[in-house]
Amino acid sequence: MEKFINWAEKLKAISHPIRLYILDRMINDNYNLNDIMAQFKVSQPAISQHIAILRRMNIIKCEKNGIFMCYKINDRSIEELIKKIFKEG
Amino acid sequence: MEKFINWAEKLKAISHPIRLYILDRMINDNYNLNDIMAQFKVSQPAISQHIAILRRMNIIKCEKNGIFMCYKINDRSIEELIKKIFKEG
DNA sequence: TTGACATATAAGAATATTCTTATATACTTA
DNA sequence: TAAGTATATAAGAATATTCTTATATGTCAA
Repeated sequence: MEKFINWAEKLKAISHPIRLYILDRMINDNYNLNDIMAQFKVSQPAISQHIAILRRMNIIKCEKNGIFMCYKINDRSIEELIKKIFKEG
Repeated sequence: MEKFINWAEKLKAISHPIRLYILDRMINDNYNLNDIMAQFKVSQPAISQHIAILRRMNIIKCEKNGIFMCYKINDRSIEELIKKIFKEG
């Protein structure tokens, strides 16, 4: 039963257009805040809150690099899942 | 952008322990209402509402068979996804 | 045709999600 | 040190989700 609860939590954490987009960009080493704000017409805090959701679930890890944050996928199964569903343009 | 919106909707539709369990059971031709009610300690209408969510998204299709309903997965990519995350165990 | 069973729908309460604006924090450079 | 940039957090409003109980619908059998 645990496995259904855990997977539901993980899947819920990625089940938002902005978070899927963020993950796709991160996997392709192409994450860009301004791009996302423009694509989805939302504020900087909105994006930051989406990032926080992914971080809280350990789906991504974050590292400060001077002024910038460096985000990386930290969950192999989610990375595979995203790659699979968005493979090929 | 559409693809992120569409996938987010689909993933959200399955992102609940009960719905994941239902899908797993259906894939294994092992769906049983009373089992699910017992496992998750929820009412019959609660299960019916979860089924309705999956049906509305065309993730499953339903057919009446006398007194009983017959539910089947109707979305190849979701079927693969569920099989993959719950394979073995 | 009445009763019993399987399932669906409706209404409504409790809670969760997702934004916004305002503000805080951390680093860098003038 | 003060100002500027990048990002995070907080508070709160609007909306969505997920249950419950009550009730409706459809099928069968006595």
